[in-house]
Amino acid sequence: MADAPRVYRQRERQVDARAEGAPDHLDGLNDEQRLAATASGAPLLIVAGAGTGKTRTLVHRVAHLIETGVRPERILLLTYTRRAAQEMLSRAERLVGSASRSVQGGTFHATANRLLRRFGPAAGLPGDFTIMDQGDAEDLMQIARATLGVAQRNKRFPKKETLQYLYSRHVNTERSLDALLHDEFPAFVDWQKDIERVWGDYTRRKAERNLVDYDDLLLFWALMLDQSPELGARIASMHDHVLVDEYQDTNALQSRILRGLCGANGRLTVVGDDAQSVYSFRGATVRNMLDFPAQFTGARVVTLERNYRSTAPILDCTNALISRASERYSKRLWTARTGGEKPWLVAARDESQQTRFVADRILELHEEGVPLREMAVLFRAGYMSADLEIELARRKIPFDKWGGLRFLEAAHVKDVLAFLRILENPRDEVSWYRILLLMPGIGETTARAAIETMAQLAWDSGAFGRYAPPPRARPAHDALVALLEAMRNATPTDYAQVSADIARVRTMYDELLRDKYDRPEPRLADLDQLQVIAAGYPSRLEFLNAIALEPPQGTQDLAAGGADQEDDVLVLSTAHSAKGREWDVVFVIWAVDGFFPLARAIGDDDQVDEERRLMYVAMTRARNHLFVTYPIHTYGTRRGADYTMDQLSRFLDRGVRETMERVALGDNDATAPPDTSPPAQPVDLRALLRGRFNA
DNA sequence: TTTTGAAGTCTCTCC
DNA sequence: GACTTCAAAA
Repeated sequence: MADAPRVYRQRERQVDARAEGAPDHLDGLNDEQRLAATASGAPLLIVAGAGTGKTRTLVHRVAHLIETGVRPERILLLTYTRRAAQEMLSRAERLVGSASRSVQGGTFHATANRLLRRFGPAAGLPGDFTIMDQGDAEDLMQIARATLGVAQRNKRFPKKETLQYLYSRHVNTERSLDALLHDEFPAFVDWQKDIERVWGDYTRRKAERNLVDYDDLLLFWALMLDQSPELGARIASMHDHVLVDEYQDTNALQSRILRGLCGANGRLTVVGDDAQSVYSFRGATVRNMLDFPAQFTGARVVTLERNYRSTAPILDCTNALISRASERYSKRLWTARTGGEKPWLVAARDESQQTRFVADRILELHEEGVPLREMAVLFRAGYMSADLEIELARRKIPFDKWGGLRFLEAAHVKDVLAFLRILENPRDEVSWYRILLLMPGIGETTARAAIETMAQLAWDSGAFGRYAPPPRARPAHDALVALLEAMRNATPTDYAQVSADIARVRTMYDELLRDKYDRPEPRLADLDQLQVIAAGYPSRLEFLNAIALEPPQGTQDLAAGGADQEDDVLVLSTAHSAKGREWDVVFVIWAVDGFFPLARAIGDDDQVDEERRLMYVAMTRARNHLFVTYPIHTYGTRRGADYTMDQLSRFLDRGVRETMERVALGDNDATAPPDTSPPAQPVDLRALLRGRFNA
């Protein structure tokens, strides 16, 4: 408490030095924002429409709390990405100085990780656990599934992905397996008992192998809070204020954590927009927002409706789009930014014309002075930008693709990480299994036998060396033992140790890659990149944690090793990853039924609604120019087309189209119909081939 | 028991 | 068009 006033005075001096009539930090906020930033005491829900200065308000609230004497380290700021937390804290720093640096911030999962490392040992969870990502969890689920033999008995038993999905849903939504099966997988209701047995085995294996999955991070946090009065009280007492961003995308479990953390009438601030709820596949529910006043007694609700981001024509369009949704906290966004052109609705003949339009327009706007980094191309799913990426590369337009965790999900990257993980946690069965299967001469049976032996030897670090492999696996076994031995003996204090670890793994692994692929180069390049990233971390454990919890958002982040890049680079992004960002110019491509909304969502009203909100998120990212494009013909090149009649997205109905400028791209660059008349000088193709191969 | 090749499946969003 | 699963060969 003692240093808070000092912070305040420090800021005053800074401000005084800068200019006379220095603005109070609340200046520049409108009435609602100011109310939200300064409200005290009771739980607070800020309903903030797109572009209404949500981040700004939250930043000012943090600043206000600090200025009114709250110690920064006693403020917890939960955001959706690490990037969002960093951005907010650096903005807060500009308002109240460096004190804000000690505000605790991060994602729910990263915060859970911090707490578990610290308090886990007091709750029966060793502090050196390994975090599994979703793919690892699926692999372990597969091991459990195979071990129990349920898959053989039941021909149509859920696959590992489904088992993992159901488990995750069960944990995050707090709904029973029975209910989930009835709602989403009626075909599997009869297997409920077997699914529970697989889950049981999965849970046992995680405990034995010191593994923790994403869902456990949250679940353990919640359990510490409400199953252990003493521990719960200690954790809850660490913070005086908790602020949560993107509240519409939190789930039932996260809500329970917040109740445990703040109590029913605690100092909790949440910000969200029900119209932008797009993570129901992760168990998120707008119920958290709708029920907030009921769950937190005496809660105040402040609504922000003035949009500062977009021009009036863009806002008219997005307002029309979202008005079709069954929104619960109704709000009418308005703006003073009159003028500007209507959003374009661009009909292209096919994908390549759509691509050319986007690339052309980007170059034109760039010519006119819009930096590339102020433009973004958004789409429903990662693969939809493939054609555009090729074209951009051809035209030498630099871009940075966000979204999708492709890099870390790539098999070769996971393989290399598995080596680091078994060094960190010798009991990591998932990683052992993965590594063993890579080795020539070792298949499923041998891998299992080796793991079984190691388990019997209590996972001693030399246990693998004492396993006696069948003759055909001898060379591989020897090589692996030697490699692990060498890595264990490496001085752990080496600078760039993690990077060196990877280099050692590669002395063996690169060969395997070369054997497996005809073109190993791109994969080898990925591993080079992994080494560069790893060099930025002081230890294996921190590197592995960071990789699991804070995956780099785009390729640019990777290349820069986490540092900020000043390069002027265009952004390509999934609509999901674009959440919370804004650009001068935004292109939304593939506005076609079957693509946006995705075909698989069609037929389920709730899912279609979510797709609509997702398109709303995409379109509301635009400040000055918005282009929505759709190819008229998709030529069935993609499966989505099977379910569609190549129609414009259903979300752009008449009312919405009226707010847009319709543009049909001319056929001037269309290829002429093929000339089918026979050539004057026929050629004998077969003869040419015979000649070439002496056949 | 492992490897290989062929048939078959399903395509997303992310911590 | 990539990845998994299944069946047969080594």
